[in-house]
Amino acid sequence: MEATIEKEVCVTHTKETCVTAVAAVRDTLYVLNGKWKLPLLLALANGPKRFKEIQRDLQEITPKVLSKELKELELNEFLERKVFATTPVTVTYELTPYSRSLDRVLKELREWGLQHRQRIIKSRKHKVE
Amino acid sequence: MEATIEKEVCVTHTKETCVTAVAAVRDTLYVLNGKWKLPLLLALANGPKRFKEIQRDLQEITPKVLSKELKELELNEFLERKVFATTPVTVTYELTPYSRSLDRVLKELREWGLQHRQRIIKSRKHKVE
DNA sequence: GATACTACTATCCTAAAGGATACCGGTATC
DNA sequence: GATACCGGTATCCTTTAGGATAGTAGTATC
Repeated sequence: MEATIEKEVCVTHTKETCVTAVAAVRDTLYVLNGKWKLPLLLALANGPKRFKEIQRDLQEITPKVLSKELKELELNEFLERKVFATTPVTVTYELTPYSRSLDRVLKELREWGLQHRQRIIKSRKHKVE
Repeated sequence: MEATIEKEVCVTHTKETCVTAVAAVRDTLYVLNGKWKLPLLLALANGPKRFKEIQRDLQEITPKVLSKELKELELNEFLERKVFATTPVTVTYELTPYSRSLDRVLKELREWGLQHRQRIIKSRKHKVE
């Protein structure tokens, strides 16, 4: 592994950059956090869906929680809520192009997670032997 | 932005790869999650420290929580606990080389977080106007 | 007129994370 | 002998995420 300039999250090691960096990392963790954020993003990956449709796809989610999670995702501009004046009204939720900016982050998270799981399984095995 | 093959976390869109991918992402989020994981990694970035030293650096952390967080970081192989038979005993906590594997992940998380904060601030402003 | 569907909201409850406070055994210092 | 430091543990409490359950307004369907 090459030597890098940064140590963990901080590019330079002044107090302010560290505080900012930690806050930034935490922001990202925060928008992805919770039991349903990832499943929700996935559920909408193939196109817009209605409230009940999502609820059926995710099966275990209650309407209260679904409503809350959708609002958070909307605030973060990951999805758009569209109301159609049909009778009765139709409401759809659709991922925004901006939601795709998460792809790189999610890729890193996925790869590290896969690698880590393998590593931990392996070292548990060695300790048992 | 170029078209990518993957949609969000899933490389291919079969049910299994998705479930695995979500689990992997969640694993990573999990090891970084909690109020003190990042500050702790940072506190140890400049070399090993003793229990009380860390507690002083992080100021607000209680010994119970610090103890628990250190154990979790140790289980994930991010740090090593070393006991020295001095009188009285000295215990140090030291980051492992493996902990540096987080650098890439943290870099992505930090950059996305910085960018996102700017974006959200900007769109709030536009809505007020 | 009764039932059912949509898109939710309201109320109550539980489990888990984390904090406050106190304490412990061992050692060193005054 | 009293006090203080180290590396924690034990007990209780609060806050928060999330679940269970019920209900709502509006419309359509039988």
